[in-house]
Amino acid sequence: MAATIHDVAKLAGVHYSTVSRVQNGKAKITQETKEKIYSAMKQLDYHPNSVARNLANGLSGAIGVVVDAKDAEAFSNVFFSRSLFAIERAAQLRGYNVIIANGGSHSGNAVESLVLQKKVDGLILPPSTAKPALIQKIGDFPLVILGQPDTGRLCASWVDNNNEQGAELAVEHLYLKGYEKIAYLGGDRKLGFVERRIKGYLNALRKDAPGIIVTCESVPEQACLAGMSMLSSKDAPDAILCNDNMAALGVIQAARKLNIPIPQQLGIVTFDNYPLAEFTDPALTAIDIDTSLLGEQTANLLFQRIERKTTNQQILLSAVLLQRDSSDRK
Amino acid sequence: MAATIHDVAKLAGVHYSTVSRVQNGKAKITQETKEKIYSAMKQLDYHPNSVARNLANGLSGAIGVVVDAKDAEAFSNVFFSRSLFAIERAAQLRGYNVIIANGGSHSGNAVESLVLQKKVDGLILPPSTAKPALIQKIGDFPLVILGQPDTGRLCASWVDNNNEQGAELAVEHLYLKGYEKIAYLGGDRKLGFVERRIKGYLNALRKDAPGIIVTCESVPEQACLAGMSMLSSKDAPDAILCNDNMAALGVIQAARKLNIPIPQQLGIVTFDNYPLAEFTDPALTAIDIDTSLLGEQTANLLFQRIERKTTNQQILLSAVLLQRDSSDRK
DNA sequence: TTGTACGCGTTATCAA
DNA sequence: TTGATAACGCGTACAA
Repeated sequence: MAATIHDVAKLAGVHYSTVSRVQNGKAKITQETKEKIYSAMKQLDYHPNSVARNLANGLSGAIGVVVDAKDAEAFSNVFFSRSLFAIERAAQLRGYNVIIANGGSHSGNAVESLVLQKKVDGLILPPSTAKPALIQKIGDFPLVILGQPDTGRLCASWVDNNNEQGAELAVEHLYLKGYEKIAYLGGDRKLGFVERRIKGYLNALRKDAPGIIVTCESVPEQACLAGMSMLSSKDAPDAILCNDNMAALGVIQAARKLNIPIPQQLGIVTFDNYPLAEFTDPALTAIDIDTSLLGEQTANLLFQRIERKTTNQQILLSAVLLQRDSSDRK
Repeated sequence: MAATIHDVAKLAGVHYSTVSRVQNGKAKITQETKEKIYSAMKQLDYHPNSVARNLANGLSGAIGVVVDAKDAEAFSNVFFSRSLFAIERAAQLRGYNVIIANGGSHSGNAVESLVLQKKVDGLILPPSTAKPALIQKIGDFPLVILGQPDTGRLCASWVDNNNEQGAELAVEHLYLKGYEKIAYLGGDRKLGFVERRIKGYLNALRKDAPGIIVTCESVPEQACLAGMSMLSSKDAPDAILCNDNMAALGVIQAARKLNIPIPQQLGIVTFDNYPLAEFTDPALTAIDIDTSLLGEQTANLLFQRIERKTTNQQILLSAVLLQRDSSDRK
């Protein structure tokens, strides 16, 4: 059996409440008794029982990170993992543990019980599970959404990368490289972040330029079809901004089939920088986001809310452009 | 403030210990009082405080999943995420929470304190952090290693995919497709799983066939160089089994530079089936493992150890071959 | 079948 | 500065 605070007290010849005070640091203790206690703790290899500690001060010492079951698949992983690791690091720094929970079909249940059973002091949710109903149900429980919610602004804190600015960055880059007719391919406009990207794309287009926007399912086959019809039309674009890596892959395939050289006759920039992106042929210029920073900021925002009951905040992180071959026309 | 067991008892007009019994199910309670209590619980929206419950019965209700900081990078993510989600699902089914912990530089500290502070009832570790020192330190604490340990067999449970069998599968497939001179490319033989793959490769080679084994750093550039020298040598192979997707990418590049058509003159099979693998040109035949099952089995093994103190077990999961274009010689 | 009383390991509020 | 004592919310022998 592990040593408890009582064992330490006995060995040090003091009352256990004194040991508790030394633990928590705040109170004033004689150097002498302090040392007696520390030595006793070392001797017994004492470690405070966090469960008891949490019960006593009404906390759980953990935050919950909810994953959407859908995100568990394929590429979304990468995005999620990176953020998750950053969240874990930030949490560890603050002495919190990170509990992950699947927000899938039983979402409501799992997430709610995490809160109601006091297993976590705060929650990080993806937009997909941050439904108004849930948010209302758990009241003013500390909560940060990892991603900009689709529906309105909600009454919540969130952190997201700046999709609008990212798209502008991409378009400006393509103009700079001498491309003149820029199209947007991929994505589902029902999704908030897609719509924001398209907005940025339109913002950055030259005044006289017509927007060419084609959406499609996020698989290379569909993007290839869409790309081929786009590229073989009368007024084909000479550059395409792709909504994701899958779309970009499809466009590369389409260009190959039509014998359009990249980047000479067609420039490509893609959102997202999955490991895939730098190993395609040609390597894809990508709009990248600092997922690590994203996770860190999200966690920090949450800890602020937990510890100081701050007001809601929304944070947008700027995207950067990783220039690679697919848009590198000399 | 949330309702406690006392509130429920008061409302139901019984003693709170009776409420506790109803919670835990085992004891015999009159249908009548049972209903009174249930209705009171509903009325107050009562949820037992898990922290208090854990303190009372000496458990934490959580398992820890340790991540190696190195694995947080790049491709390893995908492997890890998939397993993690499966672990989470299995845990949720059993009523456990999953706490993730970074086993990076401060590995010892973070992981140890998870155990010593009784934050978890069991631990899942990657081989890299399952050092004998740590294992000894935490004694017979329930522990499962997610991957076959490199050093000896250790005194621990572990779950891994069968790398040896996977390599055999790959070689047999290539022979079946009519390839005759099969080489192995990539990986670091200091790593246990690489050595096991190579062992399987050698096992499955025909008796008269010489083993051609070239190791290299796990990046396409290096693999490309290694592949080019291999493919332009006197007795070049007509098929290559790659240790990972990066190696396979390098080989594809090498073949392209040397104008060797795939799969006509060169067959490729790769270990690992990252999202990348099916989108290369040509699509890569891959030795795949069921990461989801891997996670599930790992979790279940751990729960067995926690709940029934079973003896150590080692589980190997068979790999399967996903046939794609890179080895599909007609 | 139900009530009583104590313990789980801490923290926090009193006195001393 | 330190010691005593009461919570924290629940589980569980033991007794009724």
